[in-house]
Amino acid sequence: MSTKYNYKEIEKKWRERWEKEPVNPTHTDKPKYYCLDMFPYPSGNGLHVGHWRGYVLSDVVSRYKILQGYEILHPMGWDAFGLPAENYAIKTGTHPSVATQESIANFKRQVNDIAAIYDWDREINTTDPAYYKWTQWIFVQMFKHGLAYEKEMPLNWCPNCKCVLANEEATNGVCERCGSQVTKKNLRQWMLKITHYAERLLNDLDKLDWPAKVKKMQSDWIGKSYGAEIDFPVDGTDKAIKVYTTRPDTLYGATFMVLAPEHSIVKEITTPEYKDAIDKYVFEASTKSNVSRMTDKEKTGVFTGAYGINPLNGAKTPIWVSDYVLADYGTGAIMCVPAHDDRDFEFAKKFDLPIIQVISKDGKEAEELNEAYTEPGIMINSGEFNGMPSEEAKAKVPDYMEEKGFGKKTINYKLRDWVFSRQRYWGEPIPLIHCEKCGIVPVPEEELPVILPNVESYKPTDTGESPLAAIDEWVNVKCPCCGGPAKRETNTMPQWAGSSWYFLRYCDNHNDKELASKEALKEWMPVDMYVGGIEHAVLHLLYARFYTKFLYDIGVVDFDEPFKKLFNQGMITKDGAKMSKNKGNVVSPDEMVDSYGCDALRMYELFIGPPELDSEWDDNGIDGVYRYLNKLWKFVDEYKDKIIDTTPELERARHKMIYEITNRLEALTLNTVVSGFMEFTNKLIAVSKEAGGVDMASLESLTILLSPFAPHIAEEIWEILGHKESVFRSVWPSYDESKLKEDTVNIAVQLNGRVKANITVAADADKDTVLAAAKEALGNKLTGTIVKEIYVPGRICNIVAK
RNA sequence: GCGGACAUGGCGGAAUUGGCAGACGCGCCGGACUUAGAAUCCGGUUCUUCGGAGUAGGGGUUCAAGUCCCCUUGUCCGCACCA
Repeated sequence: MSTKYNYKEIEKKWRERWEKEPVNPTHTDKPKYYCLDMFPYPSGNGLHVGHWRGYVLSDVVSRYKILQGYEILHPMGWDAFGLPAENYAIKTGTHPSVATQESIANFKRQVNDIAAIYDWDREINTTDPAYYKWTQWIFVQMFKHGLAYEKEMPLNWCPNCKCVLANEEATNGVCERCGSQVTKKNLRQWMLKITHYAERLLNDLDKLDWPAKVKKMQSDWIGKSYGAEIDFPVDGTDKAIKVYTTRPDTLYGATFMVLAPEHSIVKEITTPEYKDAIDKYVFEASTKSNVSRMTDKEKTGVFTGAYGINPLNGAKTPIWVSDYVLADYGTGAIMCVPAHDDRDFEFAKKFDLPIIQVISKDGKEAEELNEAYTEPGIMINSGEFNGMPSEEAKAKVPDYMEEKGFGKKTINYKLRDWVFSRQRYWGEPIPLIHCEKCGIVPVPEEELPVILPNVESYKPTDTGESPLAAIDEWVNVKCPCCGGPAKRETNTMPQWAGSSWYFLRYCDNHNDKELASKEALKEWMPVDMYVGGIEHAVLHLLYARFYTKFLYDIGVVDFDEPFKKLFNQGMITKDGAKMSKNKGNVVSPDEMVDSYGCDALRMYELFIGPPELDSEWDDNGIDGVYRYLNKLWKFVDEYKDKIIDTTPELERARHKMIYEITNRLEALTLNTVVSGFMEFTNKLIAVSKEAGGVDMASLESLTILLSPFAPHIAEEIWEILGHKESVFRSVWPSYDESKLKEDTVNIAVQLNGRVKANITVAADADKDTVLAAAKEALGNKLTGTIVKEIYVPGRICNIVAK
């Protein structure tokens, strides 16, 4: 009597069973494995099949580790501060926390459909005061250690979000969140000294098992460069301008200088004759948006009327102002060597400035340079350095300068400090108090958390003030230091604050004495496997590393990198585009689960393509894995009563299957694991048919191997095979190398590199035997004299004849 | 502009890392079952003038190249005047 594969019944049954008997027993003395998903922002739109991909992947890894004898930490939580809930509040008046709670409930229901083994007792929510108490506590520690400071400067301002953005949030001159063009606004904001950690953030990348691409992006973002700072005295004054250059070897070729429009010395050195032109240019530069400053490649600039003196040869170099020099990199001033720098060359051509060649490929000066020569070469026109290779001069010139006292070697980074305050409502209040007498005082730790108060209007203002500034009774407090009248800081933290340390909280989420106990952190951290999208390559992942290093330095944690291994799953696209409600190309997992079952959807999410690449959703694709599960079910149903002793054939097939599946799983090529299941199940069915039955070991091994992927059907089959305990109480099967070998092997016979025949020989046949058989197989195709004979055991043999 | 990744049937993709290209699946074609359809099962499916040709195009290294090297083209990603 055969039964049909009823996924609805099976999945319901096992979901209930797992409720009662968790698959992952906790508080054991097993070795620990921490497998973490990037926690989601619980949006009102819910999940689509793209979200599933990473969650299924991490769940497969977690279940695999359980079968390997680990106790795992596989938690889920909510990164719930953020603009959508706030914008919704502005529109409807609903408090963001209400909308957030609803979204979380919906998300959680959908996440549960994945059947991942999340431990909901460890659930966290960044908007929960019990959680953000510690987000604020970390900030207070940073403040106390001088890593948080206030600064007024031109900042990235998103006119749509009406708040400032960190550098990392404004790449390409557009807002990372909403895509609006970012403008500059001069504002006083809270900064975090992430640059203090630049060197360690760069060096420690070496320790990490992360995709090369992400490491490269972080290292480029940090942007370390070696160079020199050189003082150019301003002619006729006692002032000097410090420039930064990575090419000190070209110092003799410096024919002019350029200052950033924002450079403070501009006003001081500009001569009366040029004052109007400079004022106008500086003003225009200040109103120019990031974008136009970036896209207007045509060089602009104005002469200040002043000259600098090249400290090496005393040459007079006119000082210009141009917006192609950035105020916040290096010293905001450069020496210009048009002969050897593309930008300087362009500027010199446009404003007819002299060009002096100081490096040449062959040691001879070119008649005329049509473009800058930026390669290394031989020094010319450079006094005592003439004839020296420029790479050598790069080191010698700074040495000489240091000796003479007008310059020194130095290092620069592109990384900027982190603009940390936001002028919005739905974020953690920055726990500081401004007192006229005592200055800025942190909220005492025992008074944390500073609860986000209710406001009448959530609307952001255009002034750069948070809506919290309007609540007098909240803003006005007593100074914790002197007891006098004081005001609260009204800015909130960026959304990244809560996610920069959440992985620590999962280890000990109910702790109200510290962010997590030392023991819990020691037990679980660092994260063994971190799964998430690539979009956080330089945002969250850099911030989290920074936080971890800081907490390490103050002794809160005893590791300085949070994530040992990182895996970036690709996107799932539909019609070639990322799924979104606007485009109307969202595929809902709810419907898929309903028509094919959770197991089939889990397997298809992996089968769809290499997990690290983007893959296009194919509505028919899931049919393939669904048919596979049906086939497997039918096979078990038919053969469960035809159990026989194992045969050499069955045994070899089983070991091969375990070997292949295990290796592919270790390599995380999960698409090939799924195809492997299909391949080996087909093989097993064929062999069983031949043998008139199947051995128990084969069925059991297959079931265990499959269980991380399709846990429900695996449990059901495991039970059918006579087991009382969950399949996850069993052990990942092992293979025996010696059992993998076939008795005979098929060898392709090539003549001059082309396959001409196939022979079957004993697996351990020696070269001569195989070659003799090969020649026989070639027969009269083999003519001429044999010049070479190659035999690769078990694969191929090639006879080269002339 | 600079840097990086990639390019394999109608489609998604395999290929033990230099060793029989196209595994596995989708789709399609044919057959069985059926009054019929759906579902299911079985067979076929790179092209071909049946000699061969073939992994974007061209060259090279090698007994042997999808895989290594050089050039070209195309697609995607990152950075955006960082001196």
